[in-house]
Amino acid sequence: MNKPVTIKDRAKKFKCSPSTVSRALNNHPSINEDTRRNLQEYAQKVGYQRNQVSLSLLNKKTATIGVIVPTINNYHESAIIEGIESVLQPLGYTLNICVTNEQYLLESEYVEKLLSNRVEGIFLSVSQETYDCGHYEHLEQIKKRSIPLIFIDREYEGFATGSVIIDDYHGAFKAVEHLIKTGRKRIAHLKGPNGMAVAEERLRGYIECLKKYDLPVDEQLILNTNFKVESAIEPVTRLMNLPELPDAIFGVNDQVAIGAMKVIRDKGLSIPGDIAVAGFDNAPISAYIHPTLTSVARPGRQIGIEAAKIFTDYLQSSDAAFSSRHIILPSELIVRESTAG
Amino acid sequence: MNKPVTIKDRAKKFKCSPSTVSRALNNHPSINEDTRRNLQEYAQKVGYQRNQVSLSLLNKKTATIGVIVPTINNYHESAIIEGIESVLQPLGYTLNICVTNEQYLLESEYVEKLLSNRVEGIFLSVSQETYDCGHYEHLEQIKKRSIPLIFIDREYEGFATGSVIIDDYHGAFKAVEHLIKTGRKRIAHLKGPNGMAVAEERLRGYIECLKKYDLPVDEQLILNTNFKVESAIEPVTRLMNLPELPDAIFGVNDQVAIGAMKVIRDKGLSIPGDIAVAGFDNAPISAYIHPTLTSVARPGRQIGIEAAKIFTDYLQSSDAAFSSRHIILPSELIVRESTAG
DNA sequence: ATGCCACTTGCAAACGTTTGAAATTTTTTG
DNA sequence: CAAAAAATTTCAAACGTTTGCAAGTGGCAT
Repeated sequence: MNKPVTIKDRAKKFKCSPSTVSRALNNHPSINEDTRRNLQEYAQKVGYQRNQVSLSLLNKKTATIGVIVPTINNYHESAIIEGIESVLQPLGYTLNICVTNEQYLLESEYVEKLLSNRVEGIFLSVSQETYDCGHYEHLEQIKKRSIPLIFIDREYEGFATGSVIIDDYHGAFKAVEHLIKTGRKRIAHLKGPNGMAVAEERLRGYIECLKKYDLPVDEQLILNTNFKVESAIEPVTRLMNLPELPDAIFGVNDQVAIGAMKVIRDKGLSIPGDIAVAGFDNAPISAYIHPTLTSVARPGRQIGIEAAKIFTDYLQSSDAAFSSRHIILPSELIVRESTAG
Repeated sequence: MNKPVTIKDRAKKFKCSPSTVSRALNNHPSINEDTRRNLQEYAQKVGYQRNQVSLSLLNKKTATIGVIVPTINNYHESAIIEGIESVLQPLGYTLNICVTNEQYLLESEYVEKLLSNRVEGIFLSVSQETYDCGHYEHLEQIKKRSIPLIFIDREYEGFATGSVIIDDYHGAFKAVEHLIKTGRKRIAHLKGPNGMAVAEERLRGYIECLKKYDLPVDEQLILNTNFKVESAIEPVTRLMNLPELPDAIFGVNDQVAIGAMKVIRDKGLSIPGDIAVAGFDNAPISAYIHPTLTSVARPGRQIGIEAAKIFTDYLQSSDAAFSSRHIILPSELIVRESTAG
């Protein structure tokens, strides 16, 4: 690796002090016009790049923020990241994206590493395993260091800090209500992993809605998935073998809803004729598959933007009250063919 | 922001020198057992985290590598990132992910910033605009500094450096050949943006395959898209209004293929009965939509892994010959319902 | 008591940059 | 020409950590 040009190298070369070089490059007013021009031209020529590492050390500012997410391979997560980036990139921040794969260990290692790297803020979407095992010491670390921590999408309720989530409960409620109002009476739910707030909230929306309309909550119709399309196949197949079929399926996201659609079709049943299907996320593809999929829209990009705003507001005001900024973005039901009356 | 505990703080508190503290924490053998235990316990208690920034400065090693990609919001890109991460994370590296949105300006700014941050390697998927405008000075900068640069997915041919791409040409060729062999004679192509290597290679595969089988290359049947599902709608609608319809459509990726399927269905035609459709990428969803989509599999995760390996090999051998490591991964045709004979 | 050794700790420099204050040079003024 | 003022440059410290070398302590054999 070529050693990069440093200020000292050039000081030696030009027989002047490092301070002069530094000031010349920063257009400090008390530097002779000629000196400045010479040094700047030379810097240009050798392709000098300020060493940010040393600057970070000196200023105790790294202009880096950490983003910890469980996955990035689906539309929603990447939309969030894009949203964050769209606000913070113009401000000169660099994003340090860490993917936990839903693992507690990785999550906690990443927190450690980010703190060690002195990031100026952390955006975190809590991993499933962390919910499961209930360890939050790594979050305490962040708090202890007073690094702004902002939950995105998935929060840990016992922790007072900024958060941006969407209204999963009402989103699910609206979807199920729509199914009921279009005449469905036996609605199954493909739920997400146990203990994960997002999944539990949607389940709650589903159950409460059934109750409101005096429909029975049948445990047989509530099945586990892990958000992935393939995880819907086995449970829905089981569903299709029940003596009494459901007349609608509400999936915890579009992926499992699409998986469900495949099983239903393979069984020779029609959508929405025999069984209506609704999903959650409103992934772009949902508007184009056949039949087009009814889904609850989740404004991923907006989540990222709001989260980033909480962060920038905090920077402005240094206001510790930021920890009470809990933004709940509304979710919107997009009705399409898969649930047509 | 709470100032983090430093070594000096503790040196003062324990009336000993920073060196002792440092050594105690690193389990240096020549440190008294009691001293070590005391200091370690205290470190634990106050939640000390080594300041990586200062260490980076001292060692001239940041354990950070930059990844510059045009987008992250689709399956393929995120699979690549996951692949890179899976190799480099266990080695202690942090990924600095930058999304250019296909913009030259952002790409070049990000390169600048990464170099300034003294990353130890850069993985780059060239943005479309960069191809268009043909400016590669930012890449020269990387070379000048001898930072290992590895092209992923999209390369700039005029630049001798490591690269991992897939065999787009043969992938497209195989897809079109499959269409021809199942009896299609009038095959349309939804191509990607002009000038982008990935898109051009697939187009070339399409054209060469037609020629090989003595089919005419009809300019009317070659239409532009930008990889996004919605960008297929207008061109395919146009296609559907031709006096003589195509009997197959080969999309530059699954997204546009899915868009095409929608238009075809809306027109009242059947897939594959009237028109066969094939895509590229083998996104997970392709196996679940209706009809399931024939597609050329692109091993995104593998690309990331191979690219990361080029990097680690380079570290081991410090071998400048790494710049001649051009890996071309094979692409595999996955035949599904959408092209059934 | 002296010298030797082992064990433990401290000193100082280094990484690259910025910045207030001090020092030097140049210019202006009386 | 000398003194004051202005312009330019240098010095030194700072950010947090590590590490080779020097220095200190105490024990033990001579």
